[in-house]
Amino acid sequence: MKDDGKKRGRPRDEKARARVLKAALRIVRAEGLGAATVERIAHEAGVGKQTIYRWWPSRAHVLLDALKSFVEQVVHIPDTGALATDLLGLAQANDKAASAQLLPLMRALVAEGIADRDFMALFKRDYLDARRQKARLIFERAAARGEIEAGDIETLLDTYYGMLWLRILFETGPVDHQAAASIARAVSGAGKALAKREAQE
Amino acid sequence: MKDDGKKRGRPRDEKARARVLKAALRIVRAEGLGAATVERIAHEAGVGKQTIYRWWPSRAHVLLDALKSFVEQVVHIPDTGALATDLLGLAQANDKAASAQLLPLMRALVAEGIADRDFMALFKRDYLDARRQKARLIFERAAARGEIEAGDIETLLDTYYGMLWLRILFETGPVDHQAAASIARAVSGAGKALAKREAQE
DNA sequence: TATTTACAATACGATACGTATCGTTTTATT
DNA sequence: AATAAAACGATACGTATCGTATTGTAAATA
Repeated sequence: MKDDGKKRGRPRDEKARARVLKAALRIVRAEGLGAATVERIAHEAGVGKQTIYRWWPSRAHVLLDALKSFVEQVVHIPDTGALATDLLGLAQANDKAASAQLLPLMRALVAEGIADRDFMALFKRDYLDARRQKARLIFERAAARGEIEAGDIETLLDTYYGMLWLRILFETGPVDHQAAASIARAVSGAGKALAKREAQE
Repeated sequence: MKDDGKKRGRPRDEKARARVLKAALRIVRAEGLGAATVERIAHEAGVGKQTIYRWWPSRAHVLLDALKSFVEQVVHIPDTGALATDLLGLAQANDKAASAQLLPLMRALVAEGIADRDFMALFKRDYLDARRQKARLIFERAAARGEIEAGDIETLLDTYYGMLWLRILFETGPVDHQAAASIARAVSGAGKALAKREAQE
């Protein structure tokens, strides 16, 4: 995987890469998807347009890269010993993303995915599924403790992310601590109900 | 509301309006958002481009109009006397929308809304909230029967539409009878849990 | 008949994507 | 030291699409 700098020509300028991601993030956060044209990003990053297209296949890929590099530093999976409080911690991490004004970026990626099916597949694999996989740990631990049925995990994940994305995309409610608590309550409540129902059958 | 044809000049051609909506629907369903350019819609409808912009402010409004005119004819709110079966009926209505290949159109409207905040507000008001208002009746009847707490209704609606839109946008699962049953189970399960939790406090 | 409005067709300006090219700079190889 | 390879910033270019403006014709009222 490492290549020891053995390649022939001039090496990639990592500073330029960082400036591009930073500029993309800043513009989308401040002015929304519409303002984040490739030329604008290139200009504000002090970079030629071709340098962007040399390393990313499309504008959408730049934005996805920007989101990933930001979120991976910020959001962590809690382990408090109980499902309800774990969920609260997870939802508060999303609250943090909202405070950092990442919501416009996440909406932008969905829009790109709708316009381009291949990109949607990448977005799902590289972002949605990656996040979901981490959140799944919370439910697996809860199942191991007997708080929920292991068979209900995917449904509970759907419930959790469903409520979250409804807020992100349609602004049907805030994405803040209070929403986090509300989502956590609903999901851990649903978990208990599903476990009970299956026990009765 | 009726105007008796009292206006001066040539009257609007209602046939042309219908052809535009039909063409928009057909193209988005068959080839997705990208193919549904205004010029393509105009051409396939046998209509001048300006005739579209005379009656709709933007392409997005044409698509919204097309979706509304279709869905209002097709989706109805069931009343079976029990929450679980009502939800199943509602979700099967969405299944029907999916079979009619309306999912690409719904995705397209979300993408338009992300790119244009004013349009998102219109989409929410004219479509999302209108649908939600109708679905709310199901939960209000269930609350009146004592199946759930009235205070949980909004959370349950969030759960329902959250799971549904997750499937529509991200194709995380099919939008079919089986998904309908799964969503109905999860939501009516969550309803029981929320009612129980509140009774304990 | 004159006026008003809608119609289809189509030219137009603006914007943004993604590609191609130019001369320059940085690195490894010879 | 000289050469080849690859990335760099800058920028011109071709294509696509949006939404507007214009033109000549058709359908209605006054």
